[in-house]
Amino acid sequence: MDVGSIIKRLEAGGHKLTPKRRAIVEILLAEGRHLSAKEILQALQGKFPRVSFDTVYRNLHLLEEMKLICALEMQDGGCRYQINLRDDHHHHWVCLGCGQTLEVPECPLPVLKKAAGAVKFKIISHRFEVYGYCEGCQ
Amino acid sequence: MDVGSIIKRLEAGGHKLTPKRRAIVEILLAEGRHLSAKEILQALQGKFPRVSFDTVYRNLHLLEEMKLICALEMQDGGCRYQINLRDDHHHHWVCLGCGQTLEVPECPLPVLKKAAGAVKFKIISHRFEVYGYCEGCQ
DNA sequence: TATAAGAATAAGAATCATTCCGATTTAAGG
DNA sequence: CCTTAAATCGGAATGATTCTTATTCTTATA
Repeated sequence: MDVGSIIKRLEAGGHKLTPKRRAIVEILLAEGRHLSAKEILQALQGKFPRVSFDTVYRNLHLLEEMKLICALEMQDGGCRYQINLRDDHHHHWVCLGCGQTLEVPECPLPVLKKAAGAVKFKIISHRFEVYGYCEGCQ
Repeated sequence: MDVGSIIKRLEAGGHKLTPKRRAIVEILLAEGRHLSAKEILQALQGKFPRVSFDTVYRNLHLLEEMKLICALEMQDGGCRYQINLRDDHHHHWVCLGCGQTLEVPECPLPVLKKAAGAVKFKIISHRFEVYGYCEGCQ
C-alpha cells in the first residue's frame, strides 16, 4: 500500500484529494504503527498549524469507510488508526508495550457461525482484539 | 445467582454491604438484561434520590472486579452491565434490537494460542463481542 | 481563464460518559 | 458505644468525539 494507490482509491470513490487528506495518509504511512487522533493532529500541525480535530476525525472516518485504514479499539476504550496493509478483514495482536500490531492469522467468527445458527442469531458485526506483549517487549 | 450468594461473595472479599450497593445488585437481578450506568442510576434514584454517578460507577467496577457482573462493550463504545449468570469467562451474542444477550458457547482464544506462540506474542487480555439480531428481532 | 456547485475546512461550542476531588457519612468489628 | 477505613455526595473536571455555521477550496465545465 503506497500513497499512489491510496490516492487512486480515493478518487475512484469520488472523493477530493485535499492537502490535509493526503498529509494524513502520508503520516500514517511514515509512522507504520497505529496512531491516536491526537497524535495525528499533532503531526499534521507541523505542516498545517491551523488544522482542527474535526478535519482529522472526518478524514479518518472516510478512510476507514473506504477500508484504507483500520481502527483499533484499545483496552481503555480509545481508538487508534493504522494503514490497512492487507485488503481483507482481519484482527490484531496489539502490543501494550510498543504499540506494534501483528495480524491474527484467522478471524474466529466462521468457527462460531454454526453456534449462532443453533440459537437463530443473525450476525451483523463483531469486535475482536487481543492485547499483550510482543517478543521484544516481554 | 441470587442476592444472598452475591452478598456472601462481597463479604468474603472484605467489602461493606451498603444499601446502595445492595440496591444496584437487586436492580441488575430484577432486570435480567444489561443496563447502562445511566439506567442503573435512574432506577436507583427511586429509592435514593441523592445518589451520584460516582457511586454507580464505583460499585459497578467493584462488582466487575469480583466477577459478579460482566461489562459489555457496545458498538457505539458505550458500556452496559449485567449479572454474570455463569461463573466463568465467556462472550455474548448481543441483540441490537431488544438488547438481550445470549452466551457464545466457546471463547475463540484457545484456538488462536498456537498462532500467538508462533509469533512469540504473550496474551494478556482480549475483547470479543458479536452484534446482530436474535430470533425474535429479525 | 472564469465560474458555479458541492465538498472540505476552521473555530470553537456542545455533548456525553466517566473520573476526580474534598468534605462528610456510614458499616462493621471490637 | 467507638473507632476507623470504606463508602458516599455534589459538583467540577476531563477527554474524546461530534456538531454548527460561516468560510474556503477543488474540480468540472464553460
